[in-house]
Amino acid sequence: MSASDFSHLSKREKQIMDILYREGSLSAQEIMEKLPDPPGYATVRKLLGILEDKGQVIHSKSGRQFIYEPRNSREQVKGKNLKHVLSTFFKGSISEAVATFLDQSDQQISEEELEELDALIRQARKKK
Amino acid sequence: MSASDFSHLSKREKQIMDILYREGSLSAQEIMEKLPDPPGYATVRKLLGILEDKGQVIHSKSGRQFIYEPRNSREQVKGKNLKHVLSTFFKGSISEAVATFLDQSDQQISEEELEELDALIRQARKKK
DNA sequence: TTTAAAGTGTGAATAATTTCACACTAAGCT
DNA sequence: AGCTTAGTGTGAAATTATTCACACTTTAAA
Repeated sequence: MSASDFSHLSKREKQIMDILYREGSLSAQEIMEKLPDPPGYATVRKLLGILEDKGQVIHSKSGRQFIYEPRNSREQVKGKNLKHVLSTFFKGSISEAVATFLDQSDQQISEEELEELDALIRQARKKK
Repeated sequence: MSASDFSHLSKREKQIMDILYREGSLSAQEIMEKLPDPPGYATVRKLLGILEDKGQVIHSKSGRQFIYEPRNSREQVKGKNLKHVLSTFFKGSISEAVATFLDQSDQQISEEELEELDALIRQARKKK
């Protein structure tokens, strides 16, 4: 069971890890505020202690408070998480996911994003 | 709390929903076999009953056994799940996700997929 | 129409998670 | 140094999730 496999984390633990991956590094106070149905402060800290024991998060000190962040960086785990969603909801196909994204974007996608996608495709073709 | 918000499901419940979304419809027996650290058959059925009570799954009869499937189709929930991963690990950017996919694909991406992506981009540009 | 086989449904025990009160500690102020 | 404030760490209670034994039901075959 690798450290970047989250399927064994509890509901709350998973919620906290998602917040940390989204935001980077946060204090217990900030994490608490972002949690759905926020529990008390002591609860959040207990959970962070558990996650630290499990090797999922680390902390550093900033003044008198602890700042938490994921032990495995977003860079290290993003691929695995993307693959999980692709295989669960898109038969593993990235183009189906892009189609859904374009379809459901409320506002238009930016020209920069399109440019970037275009460049990625050209590059992938060159590699073949 | 909408029916397609999974953040309130327990670990096992989430594992089962992922299997159902990946596979479509399955018997309790088949679900059990695909579960990590498979519990007993009675346990899987209990969980399916709970998920049914929560409105997450429905069943139909096939001979003497029940076939389960998600109440909200994959089509209905795939967008939300994609967005969740994009926002958690890719700053919401689809092109960053595509870049990661291309980067981490062990084998080369197929020409069909590239073709498809290309077509999607052209179409999105036309719409602008 | 009896019996066997293959299911389903549920109560209750166990295990895990979640919660927080409260004791403790370190930093900053006077 | 003493006091106050803002944090941290942990034990134990409460809640929730997980497990399965077992009673029940339906189907199909003899």
